[in-house]
Amino acid sequence: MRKKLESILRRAIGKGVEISTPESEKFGHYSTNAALKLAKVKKAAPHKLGEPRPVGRENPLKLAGELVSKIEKCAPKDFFERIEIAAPGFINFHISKNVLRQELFLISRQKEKYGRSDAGRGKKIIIEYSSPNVAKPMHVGHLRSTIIGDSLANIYEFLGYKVVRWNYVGDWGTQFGKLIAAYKRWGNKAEIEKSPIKELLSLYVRFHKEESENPVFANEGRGEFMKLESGDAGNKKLWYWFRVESIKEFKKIYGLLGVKFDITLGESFFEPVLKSLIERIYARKIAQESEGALIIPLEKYGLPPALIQKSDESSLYLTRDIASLEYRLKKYKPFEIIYVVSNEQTLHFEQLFAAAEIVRLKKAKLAHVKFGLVLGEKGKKLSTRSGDTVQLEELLRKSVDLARKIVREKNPKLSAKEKEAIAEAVGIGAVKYNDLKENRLSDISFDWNKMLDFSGDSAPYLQYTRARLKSILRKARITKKAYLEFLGDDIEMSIIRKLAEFPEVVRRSAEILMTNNIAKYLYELANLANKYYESTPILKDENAPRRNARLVLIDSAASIMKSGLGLLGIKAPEKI
RNA sequence: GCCCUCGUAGUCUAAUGGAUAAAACGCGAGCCUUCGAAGCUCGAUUUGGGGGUUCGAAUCCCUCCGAGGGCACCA
Repeated sequence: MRKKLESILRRAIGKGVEISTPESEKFGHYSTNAALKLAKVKKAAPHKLGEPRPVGRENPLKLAGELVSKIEKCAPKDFFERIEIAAPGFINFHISKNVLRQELFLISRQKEKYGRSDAGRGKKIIIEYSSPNVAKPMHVGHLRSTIIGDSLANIYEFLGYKVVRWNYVGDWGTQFGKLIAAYKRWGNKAEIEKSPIKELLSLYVRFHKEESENPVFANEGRGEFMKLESGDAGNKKLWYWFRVESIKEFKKIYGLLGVKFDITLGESFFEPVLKSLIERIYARKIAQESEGALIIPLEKYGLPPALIQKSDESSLYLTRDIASLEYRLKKYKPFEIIYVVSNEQTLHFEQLFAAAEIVRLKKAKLAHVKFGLVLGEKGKKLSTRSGDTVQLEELLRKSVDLARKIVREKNPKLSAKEKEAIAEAVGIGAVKYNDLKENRLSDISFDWNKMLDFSGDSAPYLQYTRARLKSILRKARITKKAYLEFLGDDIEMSIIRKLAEFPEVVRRSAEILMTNNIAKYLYELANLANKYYESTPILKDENAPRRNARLVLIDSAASIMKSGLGLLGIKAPEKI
């Protein structure tokens, strides 16, 4: 429907006409500011020297009138119910009820396939997300990367791209030197086997505390990492053990979250090629020595130099990222690589992308999809080192527990198995939605009450709305002939318009690499659906064809809600 | 000191330069004898200060104030 409007406007006015969907339908189903924009262009039109400068600008209202008559000529009869012009020069389109009904018919046929496209056919995108660090518990910060990345991957797949979901585990670096040093000083094997991440974390936290008071520790940590990197068998064995135990625990959390990866490859995977990478870069005179270390100068990008080798000859995060980039380009030939990493690392990615250009590795579009921090209640950064983070496992458990309690209260007749599945879908969904509904760039403060609020603008609200629609649909049968001509109430037309916007919302979401517009869309759709539910009898509608048409409408709404929630990685149970 | 984000209602967040700045939580008043009250209806409370660009600014530019993050051997 929107596509149709786009093509009409293209024929009538030309390319690049902006179409918006006004908040209030008072301003039409669709609206354009083309007349305002064109009036401005005319004003700015060049004039010959010596001739008088054009006075004023084209009157936008007058121009809008001219555009409307052109548009009417290009549009099929009965496409528009009416076109209005509003000050200062907006053109507002009211689509005819029949066109809306036709769109609903299409949606009712396509169901969850509605909005899929092949826009990305033949294009491969690597999305790197989650990326937890070995020996550290996943906390609420990793949650953002994990679910934003997972959702973006879903969205790109929906649009026909081939997506490679990549978990780039932090399993190499100086921190492992510190951990090994700490283990050698105070470690206890049995304790670690009992609860690995908890023990490893407490070793790490203790080491950091001592290090801040005594510089001997820092050297010790660096020394152990150097040994690890040069292949010391004892250290390697410890490292491997820490890694295996950690990944086991991560998998538990991914299971809970319902998040999957195609590739789980950490930094350590690239360790064997680092030496030769550094030599190659050095030989090409791209890198230079500075204070005993090797750097790539980035002055022309206005950035501080990129350090690729420490003075003790061990490698760095950035070095491994360059190696990883080279590997990905060669092996996958992607169209784009998206790094879903918090905005603390903005400088790192600016350096990486600049270095990639210098090293001639910029053969794909590279994007850092950054997001704000999850701050503690006092608005301060949460730190693993000081041990004050909210751990992900705890958060998910609490949320599922609460959902379980509520479903037992509200729906005692369901089987134990059903209740458990619902508790998980609702509890996990609530946590995911809380992040995904927000603009990812904002810092958010962590708040238990907000996280565990299952009313209002929340996943449980959406799931509940759909479950109510489904419970009506379970009690009825939809006939083959739809009778959509019986739909005509304002709210019915509003719902259809909303449903018809879904493809555009998804397209836009991929374009801006954001998820909050999908969340907002689903909330608005659910809002309309609830109003409809409260105001309009469906099963009890005495007019049989109209009853059927209404069933088709809510069936379509339920499909789009499931589809949209799916893009956010949230389950939509039939009953909740 | 330099760089990057950001400042919207009591709280927490929305808003491709667009129309009356929008929700949620919390607060107040209603609605279960129409299909599930995790719901619906109604109400009060908002763009840090000052300039500028624009037909139009929360959004762009300048400046001041405030917050968070980053800045060579962490990741």
